[in-house]
Amino acid sequence: MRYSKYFIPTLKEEPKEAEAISHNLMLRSGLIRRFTSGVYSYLPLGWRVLNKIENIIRAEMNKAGALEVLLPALHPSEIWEKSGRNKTLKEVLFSFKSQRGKNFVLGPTHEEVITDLVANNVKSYKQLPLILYQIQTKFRDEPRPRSGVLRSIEFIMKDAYSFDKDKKALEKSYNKMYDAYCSIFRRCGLEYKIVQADPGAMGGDVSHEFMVFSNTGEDKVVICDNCGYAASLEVAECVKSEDRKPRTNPAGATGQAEDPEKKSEISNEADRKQKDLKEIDTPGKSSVKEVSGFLKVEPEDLVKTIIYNIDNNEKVAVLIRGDCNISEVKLKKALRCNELLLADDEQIQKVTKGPVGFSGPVGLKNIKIVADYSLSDIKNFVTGANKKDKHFINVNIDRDFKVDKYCDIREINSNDVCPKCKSKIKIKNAIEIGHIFKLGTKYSNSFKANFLDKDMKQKPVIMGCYGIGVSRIIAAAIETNHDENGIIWPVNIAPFSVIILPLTGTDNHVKKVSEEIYNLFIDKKIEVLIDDRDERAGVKFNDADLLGIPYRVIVGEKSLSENKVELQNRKTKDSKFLPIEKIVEEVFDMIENR
RNA sequence: CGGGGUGUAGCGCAGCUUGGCUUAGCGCGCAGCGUUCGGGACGCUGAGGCCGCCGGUUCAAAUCCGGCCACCCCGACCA
Repeated sequence: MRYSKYFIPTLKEEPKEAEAISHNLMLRSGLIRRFTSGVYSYLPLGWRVLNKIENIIRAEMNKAGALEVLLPALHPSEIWEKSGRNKTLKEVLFSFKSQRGKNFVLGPTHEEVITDLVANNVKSYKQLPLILYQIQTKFRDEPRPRSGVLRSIEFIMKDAYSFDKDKKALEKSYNKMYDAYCSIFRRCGLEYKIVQADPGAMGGDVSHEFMVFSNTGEDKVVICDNCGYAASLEVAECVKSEDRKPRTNPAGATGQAEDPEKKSEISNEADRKQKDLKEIDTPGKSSVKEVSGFLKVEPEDLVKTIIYNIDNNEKVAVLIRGDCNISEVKLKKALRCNELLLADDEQIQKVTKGPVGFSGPVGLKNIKIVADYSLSDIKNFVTGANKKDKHFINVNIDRDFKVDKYCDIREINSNDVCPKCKSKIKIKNAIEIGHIFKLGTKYSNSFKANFLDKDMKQKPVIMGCYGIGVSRIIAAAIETNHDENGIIWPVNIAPFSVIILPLTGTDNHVKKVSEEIYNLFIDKKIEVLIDDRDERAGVKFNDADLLGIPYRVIVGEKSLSENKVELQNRKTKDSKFLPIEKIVEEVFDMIENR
């Protein structure tokens, strides 16, 4: 391809709309342009990268035995009502009424569509296993699109669905996809980590996320360098009270944890003494920060009481230490409920008979009280008194109120230890580039996707689903492969493998030789871009750095006088001077043997 | 949805406080001519603007007031 005939609108200056590095570089190197918030156009160069990635995905999917299809993006609302996800995904569903009054949604994912297809066309165990996939545009009305293509409301996704006759077979399909995903991301040149994850609204009970570490990533991942444990923040298990700083009593303790053994002795002793429950004034102080500041105690001396609304409008009071956060994912699992919503102000007042902001467990009636494990052994803590501007101090479980159930419901934090090996954990930001789920029968049940098994019995197909954010791979690749001058593409997903920079000036010979080399690359089927623009060397070098094409052939008068041209590696910046007739071969070898 | 910020040429910005010295400017980019040519050259000439939109105040609005819209960032949310 000739630069002069191509469309690569590079930007010299930083686009102010882009904060994230990948977003910035994608705009500057002319890969994408924003159309409206969360919606992007792919320009020729970006489109090439997208195609490279899609082809890798296709190759690996096909190799794993998956079959490519193309499903509609426009769905009648009924199928979403059928699965019930018109409710669970309400927030992100683009839904609208057509001119003729028919209700539609734009597909955010395709479990419904594919299950409907399979329900109508797969009737026998002989047709299983079956894995179908597509690469297609998805629409999700995200509350806040950000960071360019990392979170957009229209984006390209590869989604695959497996259908099996039983759990054992699902296991097989799942592993096939798991392995295919590993190959795909490896071939895309990404360093990824597989973590345990929450299936969320997708359903099912097992899921793994494929993550690429990057500060720009919106997801948090817990990792243990010692044993390799990795989980998304929201599902990571907490070790019972390992991290808790030993405390004496709420008032006055400033507890710097020095010697853990000594401390725990003190705390054990202190814990035996329960002080008298006392109601005190906390005028206008309701948040943990305000109350702990006012009473001069630490946040961990407080217990927050949070009222949730679960299935069938049942209310639950959830207790958590003041310095911790509830993981709603873990809570949902612990309560075994489908719906979990924070109670609104009115409901809180009804349940606690007190104002919002001063809720506490003492005196609560007709409500289940669930507490995090971290509360199982603390004494003399502070809670709301269910009265305006009042808190209790020296509250103690069993004496002052009863806990119906203890469970692990708090979000892990950086003071915690690894649930597997008890080493220090790390919490890192990451970009989710893939997510795979064992769905089970959630959708086959709603869509009656049954088959006749060998034993003459009708059975629901067992499903799995597997997603890759194709556009996200680009962003993740750039986030992890760039320098101050621009992108450094992994060879397999680079828009071109090699760029030729003829430093022409007035020299026609340079031009002629460059053209010869260009044609040699084309003959060898190596994707080549020649910068045939009438620009000075500096401009060409800088644009080449920005575009990040892995190999660069520089044709200049100086080296040409020795019958040589320069071959430079974008990543290592290593340069070597080679005879013209060797150059194509050399690049070919590097691409093939990388 | 809450908080913060921005909107002036393709991109980056100044001008706005104190309305008129602006025929709306600067840098980059873009077009033409000439010189230059291994890390973002230089000279000359030139094209390009509903100053986000609507309304108000005023003799006069990019500038003051009101409303709206769009975009970005933080939070909430998130498959």
